[in-house]
Amino acid sequence: MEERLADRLQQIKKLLHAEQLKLTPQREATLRVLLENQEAHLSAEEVFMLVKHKAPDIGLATVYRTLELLVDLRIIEKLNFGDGVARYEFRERDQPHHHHHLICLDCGKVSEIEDLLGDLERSIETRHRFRIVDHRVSFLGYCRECQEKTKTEGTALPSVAKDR
Amino acid sequence: MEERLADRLQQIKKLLHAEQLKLTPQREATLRVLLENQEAHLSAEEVFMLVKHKAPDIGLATVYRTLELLVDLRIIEKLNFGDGVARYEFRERDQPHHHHHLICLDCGKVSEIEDLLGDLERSIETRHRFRIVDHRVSFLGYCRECQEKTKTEGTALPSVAKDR
DNA sequence: ATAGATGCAAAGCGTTTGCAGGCCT
DNA sequence: AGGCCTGCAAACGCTTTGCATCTAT
Repeated sequence: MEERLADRLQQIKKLLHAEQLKLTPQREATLRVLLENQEAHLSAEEVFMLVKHKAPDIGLATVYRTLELLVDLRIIEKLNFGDGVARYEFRERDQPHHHHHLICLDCGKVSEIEDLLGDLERSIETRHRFRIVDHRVSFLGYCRECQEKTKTEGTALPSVAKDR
Repeated sequence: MEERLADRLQQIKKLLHAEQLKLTPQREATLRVLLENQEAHLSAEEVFMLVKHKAPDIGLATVYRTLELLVDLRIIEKLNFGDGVARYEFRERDQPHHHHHLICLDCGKVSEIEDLLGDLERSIETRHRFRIVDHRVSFLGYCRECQEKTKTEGTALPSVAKDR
């Protein structure tokens, strides 16, 4: 896993250079944090705090600018789980469609499942003459652990989760 | 259509009264705007501007409070298209799952298609032991009109749309 | 010298909240 | 009186931007 990280950084360095952009220490630190927390769906603020450990002098604005840059370069993806903060994750290589998210309304955990919409998209494209280039899919519900927790607590039907 | 609107308002009045809440002129004006623009996916600011015509003295905070109230009562639904503003639309009666949205990356138009995820959800529920209570699905792409516009302009492949 | 990149602080934007009244039994 | 409701303005939280400075060609 160690060399894969270094490899990926080299690839990205080339991508940046192709656009006359630099892989500065701040950008590298930000990328390392993102690479080391692939499944974490970090917010900008969370990335910032983690990067501070590696590069204490970095500013929040730089993190925001770096994240925006990486989104534009399609290296990472900006996610929106409706909780008022943008979250970021690495894009799969050359994969236009990301996976789907299962969002637990109780504990807030977000897990991922593979993309299941291929056939559906094709039928939508023909029926609505709408050319689909991407989709955003989230399923809201209760994860296994929270279902069991609720059972043992003997609580009745879980109330509707608040928006924030 | 006229009487259906009045009917719906009476229903909602009862719902409010059941919670010791009142259907004030401001709330009624807000509801009328929402009822008269069912497919429009209005933002709070847009609702506010439309309500101002009917009730010029209303404050933005009241609109926000009314919208929040209606969301809590499950009369309307808060939508998030990732453009940085919350949008609102009426809930279908007793229908837990809303429809899906086709979002055009060129002109920004949002159209609706019926819910197509029933089977998919059941298979996810068993395979991941995740109890699904709702989902959010948006397809991003190019609508029929924008596809044709692009063709006649002779422009090459449309560039990736900016996030905002 | 030139162009990109940075940190800081200030501004921006949508949304929420505190508060002093207002309305309606 | 009491509760709900309102408008206004201020506050809020996340994000963006202006600017002077720095770095590496």
